[in-house]
Amino acid sequence: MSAQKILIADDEKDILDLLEYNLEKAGYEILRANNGSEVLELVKDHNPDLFLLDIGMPDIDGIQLCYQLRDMAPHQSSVIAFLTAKLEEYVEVAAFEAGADDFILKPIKPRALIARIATLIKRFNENLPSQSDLEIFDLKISPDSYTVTQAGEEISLSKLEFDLLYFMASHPGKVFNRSQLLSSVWDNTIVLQRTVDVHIRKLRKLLGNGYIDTVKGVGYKFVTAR
Amino acid sequence: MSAQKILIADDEKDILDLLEYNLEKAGYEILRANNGSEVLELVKDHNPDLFLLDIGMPDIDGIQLCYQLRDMAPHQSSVIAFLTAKLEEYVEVAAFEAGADDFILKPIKPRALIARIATLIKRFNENLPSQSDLEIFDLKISPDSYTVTQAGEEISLSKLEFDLLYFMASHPGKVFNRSQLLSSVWDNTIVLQRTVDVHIRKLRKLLGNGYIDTVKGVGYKFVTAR
DNA sequence: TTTTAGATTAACATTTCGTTAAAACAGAGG
DNA sequence: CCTCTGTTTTAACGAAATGTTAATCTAAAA
Repeated sequence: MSAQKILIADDEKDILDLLEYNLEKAGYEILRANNGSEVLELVKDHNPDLFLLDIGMPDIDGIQLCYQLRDMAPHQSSVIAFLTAKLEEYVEVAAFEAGADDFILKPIKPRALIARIATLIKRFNENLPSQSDLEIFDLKISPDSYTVTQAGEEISLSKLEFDLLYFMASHPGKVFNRSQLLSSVWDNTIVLQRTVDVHIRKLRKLLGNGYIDTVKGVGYKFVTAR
Repeated sequence: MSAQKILIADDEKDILDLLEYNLEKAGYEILRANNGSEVLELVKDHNPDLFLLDIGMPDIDGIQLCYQLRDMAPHQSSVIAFLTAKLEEYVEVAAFEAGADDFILKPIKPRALIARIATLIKRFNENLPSQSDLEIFDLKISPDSYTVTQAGEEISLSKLEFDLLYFMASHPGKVFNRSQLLSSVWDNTIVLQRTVDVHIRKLRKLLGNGYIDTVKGVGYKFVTAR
């Protein structure tokens, strides 16, 4: 396994130098970008594990950039963290809404930064979502095209139904409680837990029984055999 | 199934009020603690999904508390975030080393806090540190899928039966009295101690004798040999 | 033998789930 | 801007599963 790649972007050379020096010392491979366009350039050829983005860059706004990065590989998640000097609430909220994973304040304190990055990357490594098709029993679940076929027949699912199915079928046998399903599949987590039931029922109605089991008092699981 | 539980701990009432008000509005269930000891008290009966801890509390130091929480088996998988007014680098590093997942600066900005908490919980759920299966004698106890197999044959247990078995089988040879079992396995501790007997009996009926021994006048234990 | 604690059973209470329908919401097209 | 359409969420209720209690029976210890 090669070193983790971190893409750092800032319009101030001093900051880039400081980051590069410290992160390289900590064993990471560094990609430097002086502005948003360079980030997009670099991303094409390299595949950074983590982005450290200044929020205010001359050409592309950091938040914008975050949206673009998130759009490039919708199912593939890398870690995006923002660096910012001025902590303004609306920026922080916007950053998280744009899909940021963390928000780090300047001035940069090397040791703290490295500790923080280590936990971020660790989490990222433990969580490698595959965007590949999923074939299980007679189902073929294709996240790219958002289609599901059952024994060759295409079934039409809504986005939510699809996401729920894909998530559960990605972990066959594993029981999820409703909270877990809500926070993993739903955008907005503050809906009634019973909502999950209804969508499970829809899936069962669409696919037929025998794919999703109820574990009473716990939650639901995708079966391991049928 | 209840909403996500967040345990908030701070020695300032104002902060607690602010947190509670905003987090409840966002759909979380809140547990309040005014100091470290109360945190440890609350943890016994409830199982918070996330901890928001003030780093400087009168009795137990936040970092210490974090270590203690990480040592408690059931909570090794919950999210721990610190709240702190003064950002001092050495504290931040220590916090991450103690197993913290995030480090949030006061003053608290409600919207930002909620966005941040949502991503933390989401990440936690996606990381799903799968609990390890327990293999003992001819039993295989799999908490992930809530299944038990005996010599390859799947046995179907209710949630409570499963939890009780898993708990006891995790500590073979250790005798538990009924109170201990109630507070470890049951959510709601206010049931008769005799209730335990009934469920022990159910387990014996399902698994056969020879797994759980009675220690008269004390309680029950999972055997070390059979 | 008496006493005490545990085992067993069945009735009862509670919790949880499935199902349905209606309300709320969001997006597309006019 | 409004209407139409499909989707998601809420709400209500019955059915089923599960947990608790309490009363009785059994076995072991004193």
